[in-house]
Amino acid sequence: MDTKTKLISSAERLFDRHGFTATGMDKLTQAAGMSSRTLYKHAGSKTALITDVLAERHRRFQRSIEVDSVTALFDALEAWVRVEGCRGCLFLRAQGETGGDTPEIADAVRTHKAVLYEKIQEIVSLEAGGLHPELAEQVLVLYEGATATAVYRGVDAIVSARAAASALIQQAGA
Amino acid sequence: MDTKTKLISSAERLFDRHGFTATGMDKLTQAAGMSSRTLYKHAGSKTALITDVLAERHRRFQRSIEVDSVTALFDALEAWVRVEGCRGCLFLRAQGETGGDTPEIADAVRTHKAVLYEKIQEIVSLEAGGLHPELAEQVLVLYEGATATAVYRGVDAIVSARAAASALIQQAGA
DNA sequence: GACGATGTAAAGTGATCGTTTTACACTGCG
DNA sequence: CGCAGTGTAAAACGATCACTTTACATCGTC
Repeated sequence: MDTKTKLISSAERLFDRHGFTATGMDKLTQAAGMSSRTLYKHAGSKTALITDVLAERHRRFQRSIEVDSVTALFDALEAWVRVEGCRGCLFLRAQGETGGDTPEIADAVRTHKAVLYEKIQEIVSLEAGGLHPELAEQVLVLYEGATATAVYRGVDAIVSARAAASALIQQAGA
Repeated sequence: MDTKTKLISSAERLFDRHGFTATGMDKLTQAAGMSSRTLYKHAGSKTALITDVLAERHRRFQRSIEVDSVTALFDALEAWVRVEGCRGCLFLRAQGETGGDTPEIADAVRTHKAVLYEKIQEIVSLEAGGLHPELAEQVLVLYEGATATAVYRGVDAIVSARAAASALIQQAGA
């Protein structure tokens, strides 16, 4: 694994487990197994490192939601949580920690959420036939809710969300 | 307004807008309009101040959800967001920033979420007649989802969540 | 065999962190 | 009058923050 990949993946782990602000550069260098000089050569700054981490996570997330049904969407979320754990949406957490004051981070969050919402719109229109703006937003809310609730209720929250989404889709189809 | 009340309410504002870790004691003393000595006499420590803020917020939240229908629950959320803004659940944000490593904070979050869940169970059993564990969890997920989604989609997310919750309740009743 | 690129270890930058301390002023009560 | 209680301003605490610098080792390549 090359230097930058190792840096980003170990940084993602630390940010996710302990928060962005609370994670210092010394912990990051130590976890990445490199000197701080090398870290700064690759990352530039802490903000840039956070941005890189979010961009990489977004790519991985986008790959994980390449599905074509609402049920599969929540299956994918369940699989994600089983592998990566559930500490809430890392993008919203980054937004919350910075208060939206860091433009690069705010942009990363905006992009990520836009992609998520468009994907859900696509799936919903596929399943319910045509555009259903309110139904799509309901599924989005269930998706965000499953992610948030799983923090303290575990995978059960995702199971409930999937059932609710299915029921709403079915109801709209009838 | 007495000293401690002013301290807690100004601290809540800063924590909510800029995050817990990113908000330093100097900003807190300045916002509270008091010396750091007075602040420490009343708060004890930053962690204790965070705990106090969460406890006070929980009391205010609990008062705001004294309702007896699912629709009214989401109406209350909408009213809350219109007054206080939508930057996500402050308890989950505190949990995320500390990684669950601060027991006092983790306890405050646990308590808050337990109260929320029990309230929803009570409302759902009132509306759907008897215990509906999965339906209650679905409403909880919609509630958390509305809170989270409102961060980037505003009040619309809450409107959608309320409609979805109503539909699920009605469907269960039939 | 010189060279640029890429890495290390470790000290040092000034700023800011949470917290404590020193020294002093005002107030209400016995 | 005296004194405890409550407040202020401001300096100082060591630790840690993000970040830079100095000095040196190890490469593959022309």
